[in-house]
Amino acid sequence: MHKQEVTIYDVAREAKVSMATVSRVVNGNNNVRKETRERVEAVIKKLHYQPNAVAQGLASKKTTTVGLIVPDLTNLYFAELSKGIDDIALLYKYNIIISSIENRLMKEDQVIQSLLNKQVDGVIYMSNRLPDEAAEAFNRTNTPVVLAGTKDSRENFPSVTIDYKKADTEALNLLYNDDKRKLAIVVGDDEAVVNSENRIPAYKQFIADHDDLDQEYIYTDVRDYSDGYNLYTKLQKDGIDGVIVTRDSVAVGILNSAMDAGKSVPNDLEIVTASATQIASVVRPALTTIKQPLYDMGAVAMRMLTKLMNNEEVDDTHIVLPYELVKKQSTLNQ
Amino acid sequence: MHKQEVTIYDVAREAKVSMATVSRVVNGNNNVRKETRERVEAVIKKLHYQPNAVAQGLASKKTTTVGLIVPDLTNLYFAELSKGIDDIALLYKYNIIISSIENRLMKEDQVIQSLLNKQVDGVIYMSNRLPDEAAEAFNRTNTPVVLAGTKDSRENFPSVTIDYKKADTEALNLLYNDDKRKLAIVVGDDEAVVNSENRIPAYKQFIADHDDLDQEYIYTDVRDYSDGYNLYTKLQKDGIDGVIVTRDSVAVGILNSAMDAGKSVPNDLEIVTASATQIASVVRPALTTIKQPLYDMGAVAMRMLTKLMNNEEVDDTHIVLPYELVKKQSTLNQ
DNA sequence: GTGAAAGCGCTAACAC
DNA sequence: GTGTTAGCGCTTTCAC
Repeated sequence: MHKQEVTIYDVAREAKVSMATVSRVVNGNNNVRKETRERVEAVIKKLHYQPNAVAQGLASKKTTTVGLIVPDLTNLYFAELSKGIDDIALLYKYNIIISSIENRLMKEDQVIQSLLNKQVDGVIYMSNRLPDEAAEAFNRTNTPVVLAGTKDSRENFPSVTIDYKKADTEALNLLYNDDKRKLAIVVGDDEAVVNSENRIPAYKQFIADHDDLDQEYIYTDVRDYSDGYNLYTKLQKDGIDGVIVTRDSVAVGILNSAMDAGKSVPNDLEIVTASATQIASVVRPALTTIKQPLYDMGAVAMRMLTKLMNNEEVDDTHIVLPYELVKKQSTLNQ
Repeated sequence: MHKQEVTIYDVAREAKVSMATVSRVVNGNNNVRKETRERVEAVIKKLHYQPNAVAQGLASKKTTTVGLIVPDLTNLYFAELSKGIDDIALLYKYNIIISSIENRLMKEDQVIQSLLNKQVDGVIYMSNRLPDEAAEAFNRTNTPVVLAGTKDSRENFPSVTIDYKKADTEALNLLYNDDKRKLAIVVGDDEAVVNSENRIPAYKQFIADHDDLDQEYIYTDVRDYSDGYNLYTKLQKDGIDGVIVTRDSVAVGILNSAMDAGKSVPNDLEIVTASATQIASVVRPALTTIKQPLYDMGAVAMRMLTKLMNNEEVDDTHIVLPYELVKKQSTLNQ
């Protein structure tokens, strides 16, 4: 913080009105005579008065700040969600406090508590798991929370997602129609609700539904580019010829590893990835993707949060946005 | 904001001490008898008391919050800088308010003013330009500012950078030694100080220093992947055989465009890019890069900011970190 | 070692 | 339409 030069009191004195009137002018309250308003505005300009948002926050119990909880800033998936959030936040004049939680310095619930202590008006939660302690902390304070691109198992919290089951099934169908019969799924965190209750069940169902697919190949804990790169050996050993990957960087790792091994993508191995961030489209062959509307998901989540913060009615608290299966060069697309 | 359940006053009453004593306990002040401290701590735990950071901020004039000003969250260059900042901020228990400014909804100085009104204790500025109005706003409030990965022309503000001139010269030398004689530089914003006063002058100097290089090829306003992709036609027409590119996504665009045109990188065209984000390393051929220590730059900038916010002495306010020229497949490296 | 009290800068009744 | 006043929840002198 710094020297507070000009306060509302200075403006009031200079404009020969009370603090209340200055406050009204600052907050656009109509109960001010035009003439008075203009006089106050002139003084504000003259004195370079800027309201102290901390004092406003304490007095009004609104900070016009929302918290963002995100695993990793450098993951484009979250960055693109965040961009959608940020734009809508700006539109509604909210600031954003961002907290990344994949850092082991502080436990997640401590990070959340610190955010809550700052009296944020609401939170957007993007991590793929929502621990019980986190849920409790949110409930204890009545701070509205919206999940963006993730779900909690009991659907207690509002969320903005896509239909992961449908998307994965469609992707698996694409592989199947290309005559691939050793289909695998590669996920990062198999305890994330999106995976454990959506993607993986959809995969299992697909295997069960097809007589000529008899074995499940589920690879978990594959989290980044090099994990993906290293996984390829195993995929090859298992004879996998078609794979859906939940993270773009992992998919690119598998792709590069296959290429480096002299294999052909898509002939030897078809790959579908599930985020459609920039990295998936600039590699060659470009990756076929389940294109999630990440920017929109963030924007819609933030818009919903603004309503919740204003105690407005929200008709649908579990919004499912459309995805698109974009066929590129990592699948045959017969 | 939300219902404030438990205040410092509740704790004081329950523990039969004054608010002052509770405050001392909360803030780790030693002037409390051990017995009293333990009693207060027990009550705090029992009541789930959490201090209201807004009230603390108003009373203490410190918010333990820093502002981050960044052009675009989805640009990995800024994301990696931010990650370094975030980790150090967490270490020193600062929260981060992030403001992206490439959005046209609000003018940059309005965004900055809104950040300043929130009484942030300091700011890290990452945009490649620092407009005068922004500089004035910072100076008016005495809020410390550190520039990360960017510079202002008068070096009025502390900064953490690399030696861009040296790096570019080294990169140009690499191209030159591979017998390339039509060397170009591609930048995004030619009015950014890093470009206008470092990279471009270094390039011009290099051309001037070599008799067999007679013409300057400076391409400006090339900002993203598709700009890069489209630029290639022009590079080809101009007969360029070696290029340094300041943005990774642009470099990848040029690369893919060249490959799609059936050209060979590095034989027909050598490319050096200047950020070394993930995107530069996963494309094939992998790009030779001026590897900037982005994470470290962010971390060092944040560390410096903590000192400035504590009015500690900072011996060197213009830190230059080492870069590394990493030779990959987009150059011949003879 | 502990408490009383002022005040941080603002909002929001309420009164006029 | 405008002013008065009582807080918001905390920190911080200053006494004792």
